[in-house]
Amino acid sequence: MFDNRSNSRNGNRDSRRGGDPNEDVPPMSRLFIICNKAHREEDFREAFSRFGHIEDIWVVKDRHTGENKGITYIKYSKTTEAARAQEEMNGKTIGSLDRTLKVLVAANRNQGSSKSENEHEKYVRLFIVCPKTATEEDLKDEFSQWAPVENVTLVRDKQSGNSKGFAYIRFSKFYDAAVAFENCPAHYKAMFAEPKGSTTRNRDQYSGRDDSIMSGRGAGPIGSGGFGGGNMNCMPMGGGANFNNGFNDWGNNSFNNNMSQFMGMQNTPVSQPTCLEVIVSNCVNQDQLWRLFDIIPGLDYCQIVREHDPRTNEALVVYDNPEAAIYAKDKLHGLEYPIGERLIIQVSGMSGGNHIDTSFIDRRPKKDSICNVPLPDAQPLAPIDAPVAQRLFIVLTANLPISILKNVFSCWRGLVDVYLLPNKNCGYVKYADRDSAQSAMRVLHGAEICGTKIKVLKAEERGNGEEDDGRKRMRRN
DNA sequence: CGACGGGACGC
DNA sequence: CGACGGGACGC
Repeated sequence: MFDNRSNSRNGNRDSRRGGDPNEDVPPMSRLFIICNKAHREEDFREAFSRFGHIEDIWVVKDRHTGENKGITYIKYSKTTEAARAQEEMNGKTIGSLDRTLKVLVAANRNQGSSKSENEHEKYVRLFIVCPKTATEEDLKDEFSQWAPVENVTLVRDKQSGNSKGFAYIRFSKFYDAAVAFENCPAHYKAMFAEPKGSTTRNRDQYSGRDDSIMSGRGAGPIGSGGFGGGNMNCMPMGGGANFNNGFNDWGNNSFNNNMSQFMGMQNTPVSQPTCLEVIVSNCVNQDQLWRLFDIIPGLDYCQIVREHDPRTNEALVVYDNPEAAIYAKDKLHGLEYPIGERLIIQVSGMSGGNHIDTSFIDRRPKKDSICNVPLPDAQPLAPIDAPVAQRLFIVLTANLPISILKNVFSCWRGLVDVYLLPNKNCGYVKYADRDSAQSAMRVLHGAEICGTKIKVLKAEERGNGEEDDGRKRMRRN
């Protein structure tokens, strides 16, 4: 009998690590009610259940005295239910008490009281992404099939006046916005827009292009779906909780002494990211593995990419220079981590002839450790908004960090962007220079990058589903 | 076979 | 008199 709370609307959050427990799901589904101290939970249940499924009613009481504070929260399963209740019950009285209720949408738990004048403004606008070709009229038409639209405002580039591919859809009522929010296709990524002047927007900071296309530094371990919650019971090292401390101790002995010698060599001009393939017990999660390899400076990525056998995983570890990668391999290969579970580490692409050599400088792998075919030197990138002359479609046989891909494709000049589609092993590469794109395609198609095969094809033109399917849609009034 | 991201409003 | 508890993962 539970409502499905994991509809497509929550897809974004689910795929991220640590969805904020303070956020109401779905958004705007919890009401904040200012009422009379004499109102009891039963009064609210009686008056509010007709609007939908109530998940929780909380009559706030003083922590110490237990006195009713005249505040109640009601959590509905759906935004539209909360919207109906808000519109219907605001200003009404319930039970035999004459105090009128003030019914507002509850702010998320972490942002405290807002008490803003323009409450209404928070309920009636959706912010969406849309094709850059869509006009205000198109969107008004489209969204009118779910609820009456007041107006649509495209976000436009200041100079060119072109659409930036975002829009605000304004409705006259919370309920209308809620209906559209729940019913519009997922590709609009609709969310309730923050009122214009508000600074409380706490979206992920979007920075267009990475600080550097070459670097994944700071990206941190990516949620490893399935490995994140790994328990430490199989870690006999200092008893679970001391897992990391155990390694710090280890690091403090001989490791750091050698490290200083290693650090002195870091000024070498060679700075190609270098990839290690690691076989690691599946009782080690990605975060633990990250911390281990992060002991050696220069770690860019550490990602569990696939199961190797039932007891082990294969991980990809990338340093921003070959020396660090070789050093990591020399120091950590064969290490029991945890005890009884040896790490197996090889430099990617060197599986053929990796004889141990005392001088790791001499077997510096350069680029062929990332890619099994020779790559040209890194080339200048095109500006992120440069016109795209050629788009490539890439298919991978497994996950690869995007920084690795960017690094590889930036070996041809005029790279504009590389991205992978969410939850898929394919994506697009954009070049401002057609010859570069074609050369990249010739060299890389069928190659292996960090042990992962890649196909590189010319991209088909974008699907044209956006403009002309409007006329097929049923309108409802 | 393997196909389309993104995110904020001129004052 | 307008802002945040309780309970607890689970086949």
